[in-house]
Amino acid sequence: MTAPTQPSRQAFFEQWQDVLAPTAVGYRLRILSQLMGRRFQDQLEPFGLTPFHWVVLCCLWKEDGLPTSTICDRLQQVGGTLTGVLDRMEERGLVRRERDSRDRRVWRVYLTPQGAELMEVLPPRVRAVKEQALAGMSAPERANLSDLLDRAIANLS
Amino acid sequence: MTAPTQPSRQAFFEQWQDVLAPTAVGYRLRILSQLMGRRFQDQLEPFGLTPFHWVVLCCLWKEDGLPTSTICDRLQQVGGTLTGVLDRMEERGLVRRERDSRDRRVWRVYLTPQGAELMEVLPPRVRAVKEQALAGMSAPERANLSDLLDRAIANLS
DNA sequence: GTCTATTATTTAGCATTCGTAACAACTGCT
DNA sequence: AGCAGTTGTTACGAATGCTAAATAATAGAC
Repeated sequence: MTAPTQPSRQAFFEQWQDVLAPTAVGYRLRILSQLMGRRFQDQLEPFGLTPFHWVVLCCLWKEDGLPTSTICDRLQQVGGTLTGVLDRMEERGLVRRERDSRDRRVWRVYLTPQGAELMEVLPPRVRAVKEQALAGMSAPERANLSDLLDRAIANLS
Repeated sequence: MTAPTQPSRQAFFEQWQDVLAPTAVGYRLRILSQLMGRRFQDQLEPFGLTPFHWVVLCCLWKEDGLPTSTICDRLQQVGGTLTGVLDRMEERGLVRRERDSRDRRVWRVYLTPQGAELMEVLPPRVRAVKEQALAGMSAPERANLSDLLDRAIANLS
């Protein structure tokens, strides 16, 4: 009941602020992803790796010999995409694919010595990026962030 | 001093857990981005839009006639990338570019009526995705998440 | 045992994103 | 006018990311 002429635009924006404004979660998530991705890239690029390669390596360091489909699940990726990434990693000699002897439909992915070797140099670099991103956050705050991200992921899975 | 033979691998993993494990922040951020991106895509695809288009529209809804460079800053994008996106949006009749009369180097981007029209149908759809992602989180928790993301962005900017 | 349906993965093709480097247009200063 | 710096585009290459179709192998029904 204040300004009758041109209030609609402003009012509208406020009504949908939670999705329209630069403060919207999706918006920030996007920007943070972009920023972190670029930092990771800077760290990984000297080794000819992309962030995608990094997370695949993480999966395999934790548990070697995973089937392609499991990696897809863990990274929320579609098969076709992962095939391409694994191809490039295989070309670079970081992983090798081997048929499962029990169920010969599945291909298991193993780290090569060359891939395992990266474990010696990459983690410190990645931690540096992480530390920069989380600088100034207390341990409880970090735990909190992790928990909230986790719940969001669970909500969408 | 416990198991001398094969402890190194396990010990190593624990030492670098904060960056290697699926609980690592970068890892989760990546997955959540992926998941939300896909949901957004599902919502936007009927209109021939990508999430990228959406955030550009958000910028312009908030403040029409921004210079290209400002949009780049806000979205943490590089000029070359944005040009391509704006080209496609222009082709689809959502925006138009116009030279700034003062400084004729800068191109200002304006919403077309057709672009503004989308404001009527898109926000509810986007909110639905957001609500699904944040389901089960209280208002303080949401504020917390937003704040933490914001601080991380600031750390990397 | 053969047939059929299902599962795992790859292939092929397409659009988008993302970055770099070179270029053109324009400004403001001298 | 001439020059350095800024804005934006172009051109190129590589990587993501999806879909749909093809291939290979298994499992279950009969």
